[in-house]
Amino acid sequence: MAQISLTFPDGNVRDFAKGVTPAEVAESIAISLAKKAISATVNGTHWDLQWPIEADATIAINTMSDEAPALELIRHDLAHIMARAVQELWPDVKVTIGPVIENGWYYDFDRKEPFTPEDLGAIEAKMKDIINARDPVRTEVWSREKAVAYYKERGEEYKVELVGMIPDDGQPIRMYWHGDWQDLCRGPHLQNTGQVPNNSFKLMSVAGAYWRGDSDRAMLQRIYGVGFKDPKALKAHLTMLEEAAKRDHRKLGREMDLFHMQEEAPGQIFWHPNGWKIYTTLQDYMRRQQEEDGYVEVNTPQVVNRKLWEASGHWDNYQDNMFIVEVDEEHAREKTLNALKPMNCPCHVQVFNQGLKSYRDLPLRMAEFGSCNRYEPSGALHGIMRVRGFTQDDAHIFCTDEQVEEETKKFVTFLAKIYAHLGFDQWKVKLSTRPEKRVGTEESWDKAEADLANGIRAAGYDFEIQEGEGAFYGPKLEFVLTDAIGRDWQCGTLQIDPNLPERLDANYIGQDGAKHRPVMLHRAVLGSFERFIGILIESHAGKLPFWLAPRQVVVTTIVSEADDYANDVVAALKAAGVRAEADTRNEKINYKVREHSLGKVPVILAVGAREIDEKTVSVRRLGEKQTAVMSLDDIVAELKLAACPPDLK
RNA sequence: GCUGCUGUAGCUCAGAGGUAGAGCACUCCCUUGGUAAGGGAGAGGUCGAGAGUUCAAUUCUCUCCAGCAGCACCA
Repeated sequence: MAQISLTFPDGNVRDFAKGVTPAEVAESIAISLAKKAISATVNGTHWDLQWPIEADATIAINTMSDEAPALELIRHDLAHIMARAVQELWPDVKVTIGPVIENGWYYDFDRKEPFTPEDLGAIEAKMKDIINARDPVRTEVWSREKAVAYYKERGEEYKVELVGMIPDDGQPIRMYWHGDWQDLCRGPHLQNTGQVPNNSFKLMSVAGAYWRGDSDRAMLQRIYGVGFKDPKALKAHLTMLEEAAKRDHRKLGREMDLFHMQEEAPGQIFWHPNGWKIYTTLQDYMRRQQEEDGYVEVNTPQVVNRKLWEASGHWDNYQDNMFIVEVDEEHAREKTLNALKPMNCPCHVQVFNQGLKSYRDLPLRMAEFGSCNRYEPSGALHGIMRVRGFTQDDAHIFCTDEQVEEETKKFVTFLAKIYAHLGFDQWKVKLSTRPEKRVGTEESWDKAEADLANGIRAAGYDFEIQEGEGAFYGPKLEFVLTDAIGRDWQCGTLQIDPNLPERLDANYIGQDGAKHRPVMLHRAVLGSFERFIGILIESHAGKLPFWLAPRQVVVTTIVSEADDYANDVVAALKAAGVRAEADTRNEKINYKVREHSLGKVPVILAVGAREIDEKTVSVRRLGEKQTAVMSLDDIVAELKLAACPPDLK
């Protein structure tokens, strides 16, 4: 019989019969290992214990203490167990696909009636029965024809389609049995359903999802679940979800009195004084930064005739997502159609096109806090993060081909400084390269992609590549920052666009005296103020850095005799540039401290008879229990510095 | 936009085929209290909008609007 050599993690090499399974390998090492084994890693691939190994390979036997394979198997088996439970409860339900995702899995079903929360409870109970039955998991390799015939007979048309989509490149079509129930699956799986912990998973929600992610195809019902190795990990996950919910900017926005939204203006924000203070503080900061970095600021119209949008190409491509404004002008034969601007670039080209530009004017960095409106699909709206009216920290850099790399470097450096100022020290760059459908020559794409890559490197950063994700006219950079609880947000962007200058006929006079086409770089650091403020709120759980906090200090009185002194303290703080207010209400100090703590005011000062006598204040910082007594002069000096934006320190 | 769920006082929520309730917030009074809710009184609602069924609809049905979760979308 043919032999193969298997290399173990410790470097040992042993010979086995060709076609040996990892289960047999484990058994040959120790019965105890065979009992604990859940899967193997063969040549770096996650491998079922039942799959034969046909050639020399490296092998490692996995047990439940191997975190990554264990969780993958548990979640994958839970997906199958859930599908089986659903079909046992409702035999007419059709199964589709059920992959492992972060923290759990989902499975999509085709069923006429919606699943209710009570159904989820029933499914969960049935899943526990299946686990407790410890059904053996068995796998077989089937021919394509057999699999198709099997599913056709059962009316599982989604599975028929899935079998048809498996590429015919020799990879086996596998069937897995959990007891009597069977599913098409590439595996691997655990060896019996009882290996799945029966107390460490939870079905979370049910929602619609399109078959194959295509909005033109059937709407299925997706059930989400989370699964872990032990109840403690499940509990920790659920606690984390509660923590994330507490940070929800919609909830904090109300509690901190930052903004509200209402039916009459869906997807648009009514900023309250507190929220607007954050907004303007951030905008003032960005304006200073841009001026320092060589930008000029402009402002362009909100309502623009369709002619410009036709010229820019937006009318054809995005009309459904634009707010159209019909103007019925007096004496006009026809009504004119206009659109609220969904972006600023066409208008910026209009500014550029005024007067003749020389190569000496380039690079021209044109910035606008551009207020845009887009008719986003109703289902896309989310608090202040995804809205129909927003303001970008937008700018377009008009430059020559030769200047692209240097401008890229300059921008990355600029963005890095701003993210650092705003407290985001963890972020990454993604380079999206040429898509299948594109315009321009291969040489121009080669150069554009190289310019971006070199620009990032020159700024001292590394990047990931997103193959084929660029715009049809040029490659782009995406800047993704990580917030305080580890969530990623794409905020900044830099896109090379030779297309729009062409369409809108922008040009400059070169050194040779002839007309040339500039390149346009679209770029933003924050993305939109609305969304970025949402991210700031959630990342900080409402406890914004002092300089951005809308209410920085409240001076509370303990007795009404201290009212005058409190007002003096407020005046001193205001004179030092600190946002301060007095709370002289007829309430107890406990009450005031609680209220302002919930309002996320970073510093609460309390004053009573002692403080008046000593010209001091009692200082309580947000999140701290203990208080400290400080002289008025000291606290004013300290907070004056804290209130100073990071670029002015 | 699609699937499902939701819409009752400023907020969080209860309620029932006979036109409404709690807690907090708000106003006033008492209380001057030393670091996360002192006490009392009062005011506050076209029950998301429209139509239908009914003697009677906030409650049942339909349509619309908005919100939530997910999907799709995000120039």
